[in-house]
Amino acid sequence: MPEGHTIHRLAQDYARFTASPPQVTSPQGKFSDAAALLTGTELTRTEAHGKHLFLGFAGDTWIHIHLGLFGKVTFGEATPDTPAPPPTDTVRLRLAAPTGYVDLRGPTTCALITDAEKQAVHDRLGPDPLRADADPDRAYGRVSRSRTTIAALLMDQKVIAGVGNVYRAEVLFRHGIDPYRAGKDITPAEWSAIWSDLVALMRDGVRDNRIDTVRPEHTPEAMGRPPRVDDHGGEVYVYRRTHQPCLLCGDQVRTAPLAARNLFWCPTCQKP
DNA sequence: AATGCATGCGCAG
DNA sequence: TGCGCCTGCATTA
Repeated sequence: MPEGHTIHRLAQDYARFTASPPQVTSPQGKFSDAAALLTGTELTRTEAHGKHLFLGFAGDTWIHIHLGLFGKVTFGEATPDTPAPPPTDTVRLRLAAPTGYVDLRGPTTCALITDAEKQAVHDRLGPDPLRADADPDRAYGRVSRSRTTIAALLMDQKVIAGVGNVYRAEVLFRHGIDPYRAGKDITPAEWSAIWSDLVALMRDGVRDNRIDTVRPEHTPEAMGRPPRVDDHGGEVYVYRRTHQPCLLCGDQVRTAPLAARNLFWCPTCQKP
């Protein structure tokens, strides 16, 4: 579920609870003390950096949320006649207002932090293509000095924040870059193209709440092929399309493990 | 019922 | 590099 676009979208969507102090609970229990402390406190702002979500409450207190691989957030409506359904017992955090509620389950992180602790999180993250303060040159400084593969660097949140396994695979495909090339062999022009493409793709991701990377001229309809069903919910070139024909050249999409994740690429379109 | 897998990450060694 | 952690869903038996 969660790459940076998801988290930025959540930051937007959680903002609906800034209208009046929400009721804060932790049905699952692991966040109960903090929840009790926060109930009645105004949610003043929400923010995302990479895959980290920050809910800012009055008094310089933040809830720091990281979804990890399994974390999920679900929003629901409520009215006086149809109140929010009782949370299931895996809900780590529920914010509830008269008009709706939001449930968080399965996060790797859900913790109360101070301004200083929040700043420490920002400090250890690289630039985020979805943030206005992002400096792509800072990321390139690390990429261009590294012997690590570009595929691994794109997933390193200290280098660039918010890219996950889908955007990683897709942006490399879109630029015809072999995932195993070393960072130091990525040219400034290539990095510039990758960065601006990520900005555009991830903004689309925030807007649509899903990852679509296939250019209009390459959709199955445009290419006269039968429509595809991608079970992750978006249109992509290579992600999880192992052994299927590449949409552009017809060669077989490949998969290999890289740093405990599956890497996907087309060996013909992304030659060494 | 059991197993495997997933858009993540931090830690030990 | 491998392991554990958080959960839900699809697949296998």
